[in-house]
Amino acid sequence: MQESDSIIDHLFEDEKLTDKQKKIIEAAIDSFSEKGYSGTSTSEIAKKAGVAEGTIFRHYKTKKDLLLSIIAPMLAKSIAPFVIKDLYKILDTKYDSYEGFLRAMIANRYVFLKHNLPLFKILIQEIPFHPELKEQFMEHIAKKVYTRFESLVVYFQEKEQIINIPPASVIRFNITTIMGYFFTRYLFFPDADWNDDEEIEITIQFLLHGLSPLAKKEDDSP
Amino acid sequence: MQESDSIIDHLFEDEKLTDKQKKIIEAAIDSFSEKGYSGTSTSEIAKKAGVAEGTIFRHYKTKKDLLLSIIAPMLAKSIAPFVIKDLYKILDTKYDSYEGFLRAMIANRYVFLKHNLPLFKILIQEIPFHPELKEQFMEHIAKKVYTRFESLVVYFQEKEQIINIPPASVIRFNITTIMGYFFTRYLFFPDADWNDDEEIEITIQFLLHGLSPLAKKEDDSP
Amino acid sequence: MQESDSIIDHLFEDEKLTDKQKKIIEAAIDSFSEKGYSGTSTSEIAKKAGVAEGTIFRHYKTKKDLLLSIIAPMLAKSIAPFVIKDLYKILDTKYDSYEGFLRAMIANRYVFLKHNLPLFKILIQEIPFHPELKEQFMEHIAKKVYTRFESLVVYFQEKEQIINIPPASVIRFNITTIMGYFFTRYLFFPDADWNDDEEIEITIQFLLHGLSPLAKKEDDSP
Amino acid sequence: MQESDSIIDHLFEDEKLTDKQKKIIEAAIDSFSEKGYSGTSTSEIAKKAGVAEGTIFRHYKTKKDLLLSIIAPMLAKSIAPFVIKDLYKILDTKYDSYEGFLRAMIANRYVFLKHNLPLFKILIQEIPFHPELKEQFMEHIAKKVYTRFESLVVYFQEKEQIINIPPASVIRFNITTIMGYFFTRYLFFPDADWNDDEEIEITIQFLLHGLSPLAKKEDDSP
DNA sequence: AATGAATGAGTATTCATTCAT
DNA sequence: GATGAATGAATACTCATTCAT
Repeated sequence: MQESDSIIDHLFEDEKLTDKQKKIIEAAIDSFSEKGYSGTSTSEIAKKAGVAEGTIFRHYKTKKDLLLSIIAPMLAKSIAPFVIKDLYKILDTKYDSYEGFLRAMIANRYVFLKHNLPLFKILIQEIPFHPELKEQFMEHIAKKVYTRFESLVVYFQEKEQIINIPPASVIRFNITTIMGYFFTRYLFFPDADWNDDEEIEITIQFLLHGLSPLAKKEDDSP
Repeated sequence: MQESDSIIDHLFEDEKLTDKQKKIIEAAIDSFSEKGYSGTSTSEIAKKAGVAEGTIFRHYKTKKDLLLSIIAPMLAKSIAPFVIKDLYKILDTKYDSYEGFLRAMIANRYVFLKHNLPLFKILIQEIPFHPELKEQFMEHIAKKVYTRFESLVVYFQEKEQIINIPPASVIRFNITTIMGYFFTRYLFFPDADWNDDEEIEITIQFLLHGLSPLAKKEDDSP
Repeated sequence: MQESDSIIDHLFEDEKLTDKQKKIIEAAIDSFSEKGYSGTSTSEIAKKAGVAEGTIFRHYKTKKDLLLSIIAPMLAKSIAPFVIKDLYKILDTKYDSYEGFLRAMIANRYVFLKHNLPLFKILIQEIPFHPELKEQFMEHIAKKVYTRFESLVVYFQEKEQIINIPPASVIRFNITTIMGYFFTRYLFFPDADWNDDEEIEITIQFLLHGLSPLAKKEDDSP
Repeated sequence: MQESDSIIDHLFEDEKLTDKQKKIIEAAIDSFSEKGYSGTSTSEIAKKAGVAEGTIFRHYKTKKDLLLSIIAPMLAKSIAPFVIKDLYKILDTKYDSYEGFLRAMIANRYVFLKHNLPLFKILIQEIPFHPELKEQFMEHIAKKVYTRFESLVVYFQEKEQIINIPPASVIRFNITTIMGYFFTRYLFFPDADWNDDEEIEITIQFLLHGLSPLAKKEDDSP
């Protein structure tokens, strides 16, 4: 929460926000992530932001508007690395091993999520209750990200670097394993002692072995 | 939701519930899982349950009481198989391979979660907003389940059936991979075409290879 | 409140009360006197009395019924000594001085009020809000008591024992002075150190001198 | 009640009240004095004041807040003449007889109470149910007023104008006699025919004779 | 742009009362 | 007679939103 400023400056860099607007968004992120959208009142946000109640509604027509205007840039930035050339770089030049790609992606998303934790919490907590959010999420993440990811998986499957199972399953294992670490690390046990480097290394090894084609062969031929 | 009756009959079998009380709980589960605790009004629950609003408060002092009295048995039943002899069976007789244990546990929990989906949704959605819930969850799941699971992991590590990494990480991989399937299957894409048997088989293979000590050896000795 | 039992046994001696009924009345007196009629809920009374909520309404059609059935005997007993022969005794034989009468009356009413303090509190607190109560009070106290009292005052005025001002004023001075002591003693400063005998003596002297015809004369003829 | 406006303007002159706020206070005084605090609903006050129910809670956080904010200035103004120099005037210059003081004080408080009757009713009716009120009352009235009054009584006792009994008793006689008149006059029998001047004169005479030191002597010497 | 008073529908909860057992 | 589940109207209070300033 102390990093709210930077989050906002980063996530909302394109939009011109007045001082009060920034404070409203900060306060909203803070409260939404802590008590949920329904559990947070606009008056509470106003008080925390140090503005009059009416001011919120001058900038955001409704409370829901405020929520969406907070989540939208988060969604956009989430998929950023997948829609721009970064991914091509991975494919074309930099990393010609699946391991290389994995390490690059984890490093990249790890930093992003770490810096947008409260926003991320809001996103995953509110998605179930707001169909528009779910739709946007599906369209952006599920479609755009998935498509890129799929071709990438097929590419490495053809190079026989990963096992030959449905790409959807491969993607699922990747995401649940990586996000699983992230949830465990930051949402469930944020206060435990964590050796991030080691843990990430173990996680990468687990993924690589789990998806290794050799492993599969061994299992098949007695 | 159509199975609410059976859920209730099953989860609340010990308690003597009046007819109206059952209806209240059904309605509450339905609404809470759909719109969240904060987003659900007691008047809505009353209407859906076909009772007067006052009736709710005759049985549950507060709205939060209602929530807790719904989740408590869910938590208890969640850990049931881990605290009773079932686990010993797994260790002692039935399954002397990690694969055997894995298959048994997935089958068991899969059925349970499938039958308590709405309740499960409520649990994971509300935990972040209710410290008491988190505490109960930690105490029941994290402590009791984790302890059993850990000794089990060590046991199979000693039998050299799984890789020699911190048991906590092994447990994490198991849970995130299995739950990851469950979330994807029932919460994110419940409408997709799923071949459960195949998907579970793939998932088990992924886990086994990811945790296999052979894989590790191969990796270590070129 | 500890004396509730005795109050009830005494005030409600004529009526046949079941055990539960007694407990209801005790609880009602306790709560009404402490929090007022409006501020007391029937469920609270039921709980305090250790009976089911419905039981109250089996004996008293409404909550107000309960209030009235509590105050009615109090009102009746309040005027008892004024409507029976007691007063004639005072006039005829026992006390042929106003002082004698005063001492007798104070002693008599002092004991009565002291033993019915909670009931008395209820009476004076609720009268302003219940026209029926006010009516009953007027009819019983104001009419019956006043009439007796007036003839008594006139009697002593004729005997030149008290000053010759409107009897209504004489009665007012008597009542406000005596009740004034009682309020100060039991309602305002019940925890102070009180020497009742001395205080009552001073009060009687004050009344006697204030109403003395000599005093008046002295004051008139220098 | 018809004078509510003037009461408010007078009692709340220091505070800046919006139009609606004034109406809320008027309505609250009206209802509280008529049906008691517990017996009055906020919706009733809102309706009577011609404002939305929410408006009440914008200005007063709770219903009790409204009550206290009504009574506080009443308490303050009640003791006003006792804490400022007025009293010294009485002692120093104007009145060097107890009778003079008595007449001045009665005249002064008579006007005040007459103009604040509903507020006064609320005060005495609600004090028994609200410990904070009792505390405030004790602190303001019982302490400040009493202290001034006591030194005054001692002063006149030394001048041998009033009888030599405990000052507390003298004060009690004064207050109960004067308030007794006020209660009888305005609360119990407001509809009777009252000759205020005459009645007050009789009351003053009663007090003076009752407290006269001569009377005492007569009584002492056979 | 910003305020904050005002709103009225809505909130969780309490109430006196009823009624089948 | 006694119970306690059930009621629905009422309660104190909150909410998102509007609007005149």
